[in-house]
Amino acid sequence: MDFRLETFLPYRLNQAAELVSQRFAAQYRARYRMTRPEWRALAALGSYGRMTATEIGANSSMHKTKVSRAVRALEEKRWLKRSEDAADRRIEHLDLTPAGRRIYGEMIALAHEYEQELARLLGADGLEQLEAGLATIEAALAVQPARRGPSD
Amino acid sequence: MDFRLETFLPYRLNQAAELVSQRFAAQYRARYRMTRPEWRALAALGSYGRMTATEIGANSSMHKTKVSRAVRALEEKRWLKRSEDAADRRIEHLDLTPAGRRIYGEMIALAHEYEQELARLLGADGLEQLEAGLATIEAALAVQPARRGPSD
DNA sequence: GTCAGGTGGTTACAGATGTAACTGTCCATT
DNA sequence: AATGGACAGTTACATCTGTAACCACCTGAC
Repeated sequence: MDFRLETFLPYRLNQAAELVSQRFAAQYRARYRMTRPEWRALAALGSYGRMTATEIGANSSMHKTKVSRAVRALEEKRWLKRSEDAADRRIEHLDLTPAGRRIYGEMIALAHEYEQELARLLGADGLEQLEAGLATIEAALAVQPARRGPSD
Repeated sequence: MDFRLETFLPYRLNQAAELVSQRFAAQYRARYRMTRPEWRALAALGSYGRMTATEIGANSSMHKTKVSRAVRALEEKRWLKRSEDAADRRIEHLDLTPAGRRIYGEMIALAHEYEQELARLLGADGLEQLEAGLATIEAALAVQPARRGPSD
């Protein structure tokens, strides 16, 4: 019976992620009334330019319904606009409006500041080691292609 | 404009936490129809014995409504029972039933296996470095005591 | 051409969550 | 004894989320 939740890696990772995210989220929630899915979609569009909803989902690991709702919210804020694809009418291309790009610029400035604060906290080595750990996890546990066996 | 969500620490931490948690959560969801708050409450009670709902919340960083609901769910599963405090009738003491302890035992076996799997994945050094990073984050960002100034 | 199956995206629904308000209880002050 | 916080725990409500079903459209096999 030597188990302690406080030392269980999944729990600790969640705690750390919560702590780190919440503090940043507090900024965009308060300043721009943005949710996390909206921030992620904005960030994706801001850094890559025109994308489709599916691409945003792939880039920021969001479920397609989350993307759909985030896109609508950003559209209502007039921070992005949709345009139809000439060749395939299922597809919508999404672009930030000038207002959206302005917010994006402000947000990445905040993001950089925050990253620097975290870097100071962790130290250069600490940050590097933490990121190495995260990379290992990502590589090892990332969504594996579906197993196909004789039975399906 | 050199910002990429994929390299933003809060995002990466969330991703890693999701990956690591989901895989473990899949087990208790499938085997025992347990939610994460229920698993956390079970784990707290299993490792510390009799606790109150407030103590569970403090130990496992859960909002009191989450604890309240998890406790009810575990009670309905007959894995815990409540008993009133003789001296203070606001308080409920919570104990696992024998059935609850059995499930707890099975769960910590799974937890240990999973920890070992993660340890193999990360290597002894990697694990240590990752945990050091998490500890720094916890220490630096943990809920600070409320600031008290002249104005409040 | 047509039709089956797949894809991009939305939505109805059910479950999970946090905020705020609530109940019941305790305790310190009077 | 009475009363005004403070605290343990629950609940109503609004919001967010994922699942599954759905629509519109595309494509390849025939």
